[in-house]
Amino acid sequence: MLTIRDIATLAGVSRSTVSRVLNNSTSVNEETRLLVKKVMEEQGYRPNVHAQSLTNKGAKTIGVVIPEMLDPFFATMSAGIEKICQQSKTHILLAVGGKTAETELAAIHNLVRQQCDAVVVHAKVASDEQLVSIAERLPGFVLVNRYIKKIASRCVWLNNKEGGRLAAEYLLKQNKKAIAIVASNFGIADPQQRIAGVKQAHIEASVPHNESAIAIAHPNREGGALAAQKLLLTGQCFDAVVCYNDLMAIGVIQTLQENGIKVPEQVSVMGFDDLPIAAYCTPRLTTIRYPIEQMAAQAARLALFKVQGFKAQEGFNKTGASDGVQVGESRQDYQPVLVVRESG
Amino acid sequence: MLTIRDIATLAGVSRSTVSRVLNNSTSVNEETRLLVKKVMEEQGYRPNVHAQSLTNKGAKTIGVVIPEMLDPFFATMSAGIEKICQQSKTHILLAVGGKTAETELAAIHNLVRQQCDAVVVHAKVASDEQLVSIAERLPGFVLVNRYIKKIASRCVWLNNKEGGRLAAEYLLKQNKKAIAIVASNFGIADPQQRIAGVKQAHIEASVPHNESAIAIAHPNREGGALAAQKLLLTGQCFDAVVCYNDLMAIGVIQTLQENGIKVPEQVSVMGFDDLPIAAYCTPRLTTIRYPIEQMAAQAARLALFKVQGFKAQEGFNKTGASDGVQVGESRQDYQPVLVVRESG
DNA sequence: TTGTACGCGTTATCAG
DNA sequence: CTGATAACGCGTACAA
Repeated sequence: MLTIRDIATLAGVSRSTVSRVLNNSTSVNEETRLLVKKVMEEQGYRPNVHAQSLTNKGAKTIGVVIPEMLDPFFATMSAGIEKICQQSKTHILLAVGGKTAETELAAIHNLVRQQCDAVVVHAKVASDEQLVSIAERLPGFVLVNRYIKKIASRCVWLNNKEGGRLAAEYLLKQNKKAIAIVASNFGIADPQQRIAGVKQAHIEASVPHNESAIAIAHPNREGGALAAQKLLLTGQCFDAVVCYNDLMAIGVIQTLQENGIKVPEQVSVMGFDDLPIAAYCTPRLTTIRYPIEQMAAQAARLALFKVQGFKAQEGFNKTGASDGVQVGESRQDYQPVLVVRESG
Repeated sequence: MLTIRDIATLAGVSRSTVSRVLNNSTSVNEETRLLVKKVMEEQGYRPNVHAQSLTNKGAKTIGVVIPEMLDPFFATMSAGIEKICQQSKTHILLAVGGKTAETELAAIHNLVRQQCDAVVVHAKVASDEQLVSIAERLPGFVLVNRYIKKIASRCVWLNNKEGGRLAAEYLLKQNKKAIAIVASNFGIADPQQRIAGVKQAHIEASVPHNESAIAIAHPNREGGALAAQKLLLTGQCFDAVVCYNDLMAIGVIQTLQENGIKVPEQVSVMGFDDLPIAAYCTPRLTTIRYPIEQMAAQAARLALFKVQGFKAQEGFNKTGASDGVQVGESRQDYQPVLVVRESG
C-alpha cells in the first residue's frame, strides 16, 4: 500500500507538499500541484483513513447496530440512515448485534474502537443500565427503538402502546370480539407496551379481553406460523389476531389458511410496521405503520448533531463549516398510524 | 476519549505495560496486570482501532459494496458475508454503490482508504476495465456478481444464461408458446445473458421466439408493474413472462390480476432469485434460485483468503495462526436451480 | 511557496 | 518483568 512518502519521493517533493495538494490547504505552486496530482493519479494513491483520523480526531463514520441482517425492517432502518450519510458524506460501519446482550454490547464497543463518534443502535437485548452507561461515555450515541428516561434526548422512539391500542380499537369497531395476540420474544419492551395498548382499547370499549389467547415466537414469518399453530392447538377461540410485525402476520395468515380459516372473513389479522411487503402480499395487510425510515434518519441526524456539538465544545471544530448536519424539528417520539387494507 | 497513556498514568505504569496486558503478549506481573485491568474496566477504555491498525498493517475489516440497501437480495447477500465475518472475527464496512459508475467506484475507493484489505463488491455499473484496474491494486478484491476473464480468480458468479434457459425450457414444456420478457435496466450483463438463455431454450425446443415482447424497468416491484403495463399497452400477445427477479415478478402478477388476467391459468409468471418472499406471496412464485447467500459467503472467504495469502507472502503473517479462513472447495461459478411453485 | 519537526494512539524492540 | 524509544501514515504549526 502506497504512502504519502512514496508519492512525495516520486514527485520529488516533501510529504507536506503532497499533504497540501491533498487538502487544498495553503497555496501550492500550480506546477508542482499538477505534478503531484499526476503522480497520485498514476499510482492510484488513497490516503490512509486511519492515519488521517489519528491526527484529525476521528473520521466521519457513523456506526449502526442492528439485531440482524435479513429482516427487511432493519434494511429499511439502514436505508434511512444511509440517506443522511450521503448528505453529510459520512461512512457507515454496520454491525450485527445478534442474540445476546453480550454480542450486542460487543458490537457497540467495537464501533467505539473504530472511532465512530456517532452511533445509532437498535438495541434488542441490552439492559437500560448498560445502554445508559455507554451513552454517558459516548456523546453521539443514539437509540432508535426505545425510550430511556435518563437519556431521553438520545432516544428516538415509537409510541408502541398507541400502536397496540389503534390496532385493537380498529378490530373492535369491526365488531371483532375475541382478539388474540401474537407477540415476539424480543427482549425489549415493545411487545409488552403494545399488549398494554390492546388492553386499553378493550377497556375504552368496555369489552372483556381474554388474556390467555397469546402466543410468543420469533419475530419472523416462521415464528408467526408457529404462533398461530400454538393458538389453534391450545383451542383458543378468536376472530382476530394482533401480530408483533408484518412478517409474523404473514405467517399467521398462512397457517390459518392452511387450516381452512378465511382471512379476514373468519379471522382478521393485523400486522405491525407496514413494510413494503405488507402492500403486496395476499391478502394485503391491514397494519400499523412504524415510520422506521424517518426515525432512523432522525436518529442519524441527531447522532451527527450531538457529535458536532460535542466537538465544537471541545474546540475541535477547526474545519469551520458546520457540515450541514441539521436535526430539524427534533421530534423524537413518533406516532404509529393505522393502515387499512385487506387482512382485517 | 481515553488513550493508553491515560490508563498508564492512572495505573502508575508505562504504556508498554498497558499494551502488554491488552494483548497478553509477554508475561506481566499478575498483580500489576490485575490493577491495569481494573483501571481499564473502570474507565471503560477501548483501544483505538485506527492507531492499532496503523502499526499492525490493517485492522480485520472487510468492505462490502452493494447497489442499494432496500433490496432484500442485497440483504441476503450481506447476511452471507456477515456469517463468515462472525467466524473470522472480521468487521463489516458497508457502502452503498448507488446509481452511477462514479459513486460506485467512490464507494470502493473509500473502502480502500479505510484499509479494508478484503473487499466484496456487487458492481452494478462500473465497467470491466475499471474493476480490473482496481483488482490489480487490491489483492483482496472480489466480485460477487460477474465474471471477468482477466480476473476470473477474483470472481464469484452465477450462470445467468442457464438460468434464463431453465425458465424458458420449463415454460415451453408447460406448453406455453409466447414468452414475454421483463428485464431490468441494471447496467450489467445479467439481463442480456438470461435473455440469451431464453432464446437458446427456444432453439432447443424448435419454437420461434417473439423478440419484441420485452419490457425494461427498474428491478423492483414498481418496475415490474410498469413493465407489465407496457407489455399490455403495446398489445403484445403472451402466455408467459420471464422476469428479471422476484420483485418484478410480483409487480407483474399484480398488474396482470388488476387487468383481469389469471396467473398462472392464462399467463405464467416466473421470477428469479428465490428470495424468501417468493415462497409466501400469492400465488407463490415459480422461480429460479440464485444462491446469493452461499455465493456471498464464498466471496467473503475468498477475499479473506487472498488477503491472507498476500500478507503471508509479504511477510506480514507474524501472528502465526492462519485465523481459520478457508476457501473450501473454491467453486466460483454457481448454477441456478428451477423452483416450481404456483405462478407458472 | 516549501521543507522540518512534532504529535496523534498503539505496538514492537531493545535495554535495564 | 518493565520502561524508554522508534516506528506506522498523516496533518500542521513553524521556520526557511
